[in-house]
Amino acid sequence: MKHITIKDIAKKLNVSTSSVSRAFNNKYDIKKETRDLILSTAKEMGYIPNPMAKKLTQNCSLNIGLVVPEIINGYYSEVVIALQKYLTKRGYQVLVMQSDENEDQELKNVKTLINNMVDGLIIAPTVGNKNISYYLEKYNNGYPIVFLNRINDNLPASKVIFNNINWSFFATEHLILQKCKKIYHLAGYKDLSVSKERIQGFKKALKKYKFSSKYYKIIETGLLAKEGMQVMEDLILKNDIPDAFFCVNDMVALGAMKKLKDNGYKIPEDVAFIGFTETRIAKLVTPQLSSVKQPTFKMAKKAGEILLNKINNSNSKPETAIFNGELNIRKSSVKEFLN
Amino acid sequence: MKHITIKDIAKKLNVSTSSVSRAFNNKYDIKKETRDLILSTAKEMGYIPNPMAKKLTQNCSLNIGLVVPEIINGYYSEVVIALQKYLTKRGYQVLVMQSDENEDQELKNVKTLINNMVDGLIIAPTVGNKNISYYLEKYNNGYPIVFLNRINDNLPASKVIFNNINWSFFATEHLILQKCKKIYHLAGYKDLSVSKERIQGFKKALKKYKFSSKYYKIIETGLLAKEGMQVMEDLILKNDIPDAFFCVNDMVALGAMKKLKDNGYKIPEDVAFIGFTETRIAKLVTPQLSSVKQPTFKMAKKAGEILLNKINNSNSKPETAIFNGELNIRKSSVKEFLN
DNA sequence: TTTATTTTCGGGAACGTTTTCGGGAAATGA
DNA sequence: TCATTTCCCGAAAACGTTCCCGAAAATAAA
Repeated sequence: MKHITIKDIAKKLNVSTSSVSRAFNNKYDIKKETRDLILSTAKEMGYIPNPMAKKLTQNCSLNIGLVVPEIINGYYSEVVIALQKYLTKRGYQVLVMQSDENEDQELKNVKTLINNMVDGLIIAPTVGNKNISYYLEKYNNGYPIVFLNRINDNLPASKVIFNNINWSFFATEHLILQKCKKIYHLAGYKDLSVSKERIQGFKKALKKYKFSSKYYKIIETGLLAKEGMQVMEDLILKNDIPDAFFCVNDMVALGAMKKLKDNGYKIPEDVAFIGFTETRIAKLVTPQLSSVKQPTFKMAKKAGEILLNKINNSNSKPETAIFNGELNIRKSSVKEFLN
Repeated sequence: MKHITIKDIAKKLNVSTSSVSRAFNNKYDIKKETRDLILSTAKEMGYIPNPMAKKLTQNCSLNIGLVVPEIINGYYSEVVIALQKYLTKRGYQVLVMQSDENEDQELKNVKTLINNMVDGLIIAPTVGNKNISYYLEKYNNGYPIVFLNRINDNLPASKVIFNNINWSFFATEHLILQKCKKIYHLAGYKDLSVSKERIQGFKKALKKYKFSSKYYKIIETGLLAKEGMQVMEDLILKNDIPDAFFCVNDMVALGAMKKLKDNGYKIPEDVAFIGFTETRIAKLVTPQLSSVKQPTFKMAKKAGEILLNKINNSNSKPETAIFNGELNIRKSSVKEFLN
């Protein structure tokens, strides 16, 4: 049951360990016949290179740390999957840690990963910005880090982000074009960058169509379905229901819709809905939920790409990639053919 | 920017590297004062132990491989999170790989993980059993493996499973007690162990209440919402709609429900629904979906526990843990107070 | 004080690779 | 034939730890 090592092969073939090593790594400095011989006997002896030894000499862990707010969130599941796929194909392993939307946990995760000597980090920050300066210091010391999503546009580091402003503008404009006269925005957390940006886009659209402040509201909610429900309960009690909601994400939208439906409101007839960061569930509820779809896979892959670039070429420049999405209009937001 | 090593500390304090190592690991064989001295100067020098070197000498990777069908599936997200939490707390890192419900991919994943010398494996198998013999061979050679879910009860290996038979019996019985007279089961894959077991429980309940074969059907569907919709479309075309569906999981149930609702059926008035392996979404749809909740966190944790046991005590006996759940009755399956 | 025992510590091998260096054999050129 | 270059290959150091072994120091027992 003992593991076959490079030495065993060397002994068996009466060659040096260097040659065996070369057979596996270099294409030069070794005769083709000996190389083939070594490779074939290695195979038949069942040799598996010991990654720990390799990592020690090369002084790299071949591990990438990935820190996300919540894996159970469909969006971040996709991020995990995409990076998994991209990075394992290139010889890396991905260590995923989740912060539970908690800054302290996030910092702990990052430190754990750094202590484990990951070769690079991809961070999808949670709400709050307490840790950013710490990350930035690491980054400026040459530590390969790429930020993904939820990060300020002008952060001087490599990052991959979504064009929230534009697409929340489009989403809002869509509601306006459906002749919605009073639109509320359920807006996530006030100190979350994506929330801020989506608010900006929302306001931009309202401004274009000259909505007076009587005809819109921005309500801080959080990011969970539960929170969407709570806010909606409040509004129902106050009898303060507009004819459209634009929500920071699908979960909040679904929670809010559920509460409204249970109270006898008709969607979209009475109230139109549009979400953001489309989830799989959007198509399963009645009515189907309109939403902004993000190119999650592409974005995650891009983050991996930038990171590997940095790892292999330590003086590569900081890179920012901004992505666009698409507006998927479904029943929840379409009023026009009802008139 | 160079890393501080054990040697740097040794040189600075004029002690041997062995002493430094001892200071970090052993509690004995070193005087308390020297130990404290070493630890404090190590700290102030910013020493971080190199995990690669440690792993090489100890001949363990401190990595655990986790193979799941699909991370985006809420159930497996929870498994990932739970094991993450349990294992990182104990000094291990988790390498997650997903098989995309594909046996070949799964085998590839397992082999990748073994080549990376993970110290143990937790496998939640995908549908099909082509690979089981391979895993079993590894297992019998002493490789620490724990199977989680979707695995045959009588597999001679360590495993953590859910009592599918009993709980699908309860779910079915609940429908019967709601006076449903004709019940169809949307049953996942025919060669998936959980499907088989849930079918067993379904039949057991029908038998107890003396349903003749005219009054039930078992339909193979798959595990996705899309597939639930397709099957339902078929049934609608054939005008073959019973007054209740028991579904292999929530996603299939949601897909099926959606299709029915879109075709004017009322739930639960016309057709009652109950799912399985409760998801977060169950509460967000209208009507809320009844389902069987599994103790996912506990089960995953148990799997981790058994695995670590095996790793630390290689002649520990195979262990099987069977878990029970709870039946969460919601509107989708409650007919009685409607009469 | 001497001997026996325990405690503490250093030297050095070991883990399984990669990599540098240098040397011998083969090939090339004159 | 000899010098030069190219091609292969082996020896050995290195990566940063752990751990075994034996010696020195401290303590206890005689």
